[in-house]
Amino acid sequence: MGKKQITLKDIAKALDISISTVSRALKDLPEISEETKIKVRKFAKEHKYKPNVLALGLRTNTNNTIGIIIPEIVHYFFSSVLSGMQEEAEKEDYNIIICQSNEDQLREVKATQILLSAKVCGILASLSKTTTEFDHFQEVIDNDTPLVFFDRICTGINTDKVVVDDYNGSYNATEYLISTGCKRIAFLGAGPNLAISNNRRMGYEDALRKHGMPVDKTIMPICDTISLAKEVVPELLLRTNRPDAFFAINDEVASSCINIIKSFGYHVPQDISVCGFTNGNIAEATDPSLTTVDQRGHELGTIAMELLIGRLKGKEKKEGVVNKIIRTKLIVRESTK
Amino acid sequence: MGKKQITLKDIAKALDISISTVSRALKDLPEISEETKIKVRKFAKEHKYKPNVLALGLRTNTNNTIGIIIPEIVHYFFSSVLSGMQEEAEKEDYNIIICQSNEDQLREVKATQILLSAKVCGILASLSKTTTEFDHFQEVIDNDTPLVFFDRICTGINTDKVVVDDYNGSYNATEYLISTGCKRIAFLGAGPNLAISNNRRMGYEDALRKHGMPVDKTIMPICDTISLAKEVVPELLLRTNRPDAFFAINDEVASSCINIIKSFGYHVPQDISVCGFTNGNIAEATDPSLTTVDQRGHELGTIAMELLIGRLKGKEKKEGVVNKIIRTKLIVRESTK
DNA sequence: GTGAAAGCGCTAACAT
DNA sequence: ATGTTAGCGCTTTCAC
Repeated sequence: MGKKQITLKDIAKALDISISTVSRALKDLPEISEETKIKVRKFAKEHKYKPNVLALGLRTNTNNTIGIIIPEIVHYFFSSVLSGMQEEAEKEDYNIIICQSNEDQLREVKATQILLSAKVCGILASLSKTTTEFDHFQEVIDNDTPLVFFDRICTGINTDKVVVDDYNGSYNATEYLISTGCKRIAFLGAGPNLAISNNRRMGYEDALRKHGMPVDKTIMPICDTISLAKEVVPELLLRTNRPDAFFAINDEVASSCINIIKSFGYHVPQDISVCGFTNGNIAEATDPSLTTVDQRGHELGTIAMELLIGRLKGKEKKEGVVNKIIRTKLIVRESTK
Repeated sequence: MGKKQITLKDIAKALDISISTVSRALKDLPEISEETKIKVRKFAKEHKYKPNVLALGLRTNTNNTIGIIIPEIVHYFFSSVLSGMQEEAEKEDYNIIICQSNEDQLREVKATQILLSAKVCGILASLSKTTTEFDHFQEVIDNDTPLVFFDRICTGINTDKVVVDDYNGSYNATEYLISTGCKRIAFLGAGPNLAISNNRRMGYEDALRKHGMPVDKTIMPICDTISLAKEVVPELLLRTNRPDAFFAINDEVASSCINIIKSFGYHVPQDISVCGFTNGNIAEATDPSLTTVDQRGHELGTIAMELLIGRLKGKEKKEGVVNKIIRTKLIVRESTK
């Protein structure tokens, strides 16, 4: 009860042998006699000896901990990513320590400082929406700490990246909408700050072009939150030339969109189709259920972690920067024709 | 570029003074001359000196890290809790390291081992659904590591706990349904393993009794997943004496419930009311939007973390075990009359 | 087969 | 005002 953790020294004293012998015995080194090993192991087990990771870390100047910088934990996509990372890290016997930027550049900067001084062996990061300056990440690199960006990457920094294939996800979804007969597809996107938003827009535009359809900027408003949807979608529906499909940048906006469309007396999908992006828990709750692009967050998390740990293990062989792309998958439900 | 982190020794050598002087200068101790302080600070800043937390930890035998054991990160409620914990920890300059039990007792046990050997200064834990044996938590206590249970607590272990007020949340919601004229309220609950499930059932039953309504076990099936809802709800709707309200143990089931009811041609809430539990992102996506009990996960996380950090700081004064209860809040939307 | 000693980076008690 | 030393727990080189 209430005992302090036992150390090698304690074991050595109790058994009247030297600390180094205890250390070696516990590591099962061949030079130690079986007899000694047995008595050391027995004592250690009985007293629940646990190596002090702080001391170990001090010697090797590293702990087996990986830092994660994530914009917002409470987000289906990001929590899936986190979950994937956690599982993979655990499998490889790494711990994770998590910092949340809350979409704020200042907190993101602080997070890199925290992780660096926590001497993590590597960092996984996804940019906050407000980040426009990247010195803090360059500092991570300069500090010899391996860095992998995931999802919201920073192209200016020369390091590994894992992203969702937003372009193709968006392209395929748009093409699917076209194939079901939609002629005028609105794109509810996000601001130009994040690359993912632009990639999705480009996928959408290219799909339209490929099928000889006009790209009409007037039906491509910035609309990435439910409250924006409540302003923007009604306005679009009231136009004489209203859209016959909405492709939304996330499931929340898509679900809001469905409800607004219905409140105008239109039917989904007969009159107007709706497609989302994420495939979160919302997608099955809407009525009709939501056709959406699965972002595969869990897999992205796993792969980003794998990549980082790979770097840590084969630290010497410095192959060039790796860019991984996670294929998305269109999940067709009932909100599209 | 690629420089190893600089240490006190390096600074001392460069400035030709002793390590301890450097240490003291950086801590702004009064005994050091202003001149020395200035040159030390300048050098430290230029070379981005960061104290080595491993070394600090080794001396004090603690790092400022708190361990969290959580059943599943990808869960609106738990990710809210996590988010609250993270924020509070950051505010108090603690790091968090997270382990996921994935509802598996073995991984939960492993998590306690990991956290203990990581020498965390305290642990926040929520039980996995399958946990039936609690020695690993007793070991945490015996190890002198402060432990706070949150949400899914373990009554057998004598330590602090923070829970959601499931009983009253459920009682109030039921009473609200009654007040709107519902006469026959079905309760879609979970199995008896977790205390939270029983508390909610009791709140429901007591509200019925208080208002002189019968407690009918035939309309209280176990139904805590969408797939169960798809079996159970239709069956209830086909009875001659069908319920005129459903109170579901989580928002997912409630949303599924709404959709099934509508598919039977009934109107929500005119014919049948539906109430959920959580107030997650789903609640605004359903049509009609969902009346539900807000579990206040973020606040629960904040408070649990506060409690733990309080213990860490005032480590000496051993007041008795603290039990905190987070008040829930009924969020009335459109799925109830 | 085992022990002694140095050192990882830092702090604090004890010099001077 | 500054330096020296010991020690946190562990590994590892060097001795015996």
